[in-house]
Amino acid sequence: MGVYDELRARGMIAQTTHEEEVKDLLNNKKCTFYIGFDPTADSLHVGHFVTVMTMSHLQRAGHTPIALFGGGTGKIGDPSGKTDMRKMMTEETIDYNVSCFVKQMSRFIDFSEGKAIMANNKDWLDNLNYIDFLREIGVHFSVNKMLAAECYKQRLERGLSFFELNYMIMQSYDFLMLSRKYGCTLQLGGNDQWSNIISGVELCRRIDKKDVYGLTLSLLLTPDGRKMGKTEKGAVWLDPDKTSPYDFYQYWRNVDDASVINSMNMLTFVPLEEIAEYSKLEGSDINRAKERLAYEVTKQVHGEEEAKKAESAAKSAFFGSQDSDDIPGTVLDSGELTDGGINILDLLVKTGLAPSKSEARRLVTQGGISADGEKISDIGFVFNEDSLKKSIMLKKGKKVYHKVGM
RNA sequence: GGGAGAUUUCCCGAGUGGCCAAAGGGGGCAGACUGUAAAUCUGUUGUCUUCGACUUCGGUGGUUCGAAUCCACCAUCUCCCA
Repeated sequence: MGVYDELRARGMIAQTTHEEEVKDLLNNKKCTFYIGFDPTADSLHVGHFVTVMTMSHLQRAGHTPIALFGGGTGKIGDPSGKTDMRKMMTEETIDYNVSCFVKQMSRFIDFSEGKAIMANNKDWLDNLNYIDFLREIGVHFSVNKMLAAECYKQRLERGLSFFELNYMIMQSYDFLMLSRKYGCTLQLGGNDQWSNIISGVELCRRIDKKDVYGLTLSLLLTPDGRKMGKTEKGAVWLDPDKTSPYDFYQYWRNVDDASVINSMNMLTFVPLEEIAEYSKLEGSDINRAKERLAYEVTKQVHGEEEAKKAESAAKSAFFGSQDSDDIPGTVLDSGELTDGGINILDLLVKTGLAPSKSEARRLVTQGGISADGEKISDIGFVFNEDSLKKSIMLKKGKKVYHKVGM
């Protein structure tokens, strides 16, 4: 099966500019393609992961990926699908974020021996001459057309600045530059990038008369249409310091039934035939698919060892001895005790299970806290030093475990 | 440049001098039911030394015994005219 067909079978392809040509290119030829990443934070998150997986699929099929980091475009911020303008970031922040992306990307894509390329669009965007740029590139853009783009709809109601309107032109120019520098013939991106991508394809075709193509990837959505990978606490990050492998594993272990197969298709290399088997599962058996999904995605992101640890930690927390070392925990020192012990409310705050003492009080009062399997309903409960030394397994609600020791 | 209006707790949105830590909804958290799922029902949702106190309604001052509510100035946004 060609790689295009595989991506299509996994439901990853949303739209293509030239279906037949792209199919032929990816299935039967070798090409250089690019995906852009704007450095909006100091780590990639789950939302980026579908595109990263696609790069990996294509690289395995012999194509050459270019990871383009938006050191230049990040200074503007993509208004597509947004309701408000992004906060402007300083140049230092952007450069720092780019360096974080670069580090993470190397885990997923093989950049050795020219098998993949990294680029930063600040290299050509930072020193543009305004007049020259307008004369060479600007003439090819129709404001009427841009304003009609679906991705600006919300912004036209609330206000779109000229500043941000230029984002699309910058991204189109990126494609032109990459096609000239590296012979890049295909741009990939999330489906929210469709407008920006077709505009880049058009620009290359107009100016250089080159046949280039665009392809967008399905966004990973929850059954009710929200982006996956967002929690109350924010995004699910790929950086282990921002989202621990255990929490990362738990996120996937807890996805809706309706999202399991889709996620497995888009985020893992589990073969299609196996996924087809999992899709036949019903009722509580679906948990087996979730375990596999969680394990595989964690393995992709954090490596096999971390995935195994997360898996066994989860199993022991939920079904067994509760003595795993890999459950998130806090180690206290004696200075944090008062009179040789610590109150349950203080402990909850200290471990981060509760953001404030009021919240901790509420949790205990409502019966949401237990320690070593015993429910604690007394807000005056004190853990003494001896029990802390043996380590205590706190449980908040049904599935948040936290180990405390000294 | 001129005129009209807006800014409320995580979000939407009520509140127009004391009964306001502030209605209602969404979201979150917890309890019940379950499969570490969904749906449903219940409770809860500013902080703290919790039968009480303290901080919050864009910002800064002012009027008042008392302000989210009135006044002045500033900031930001929306709309109408230029």
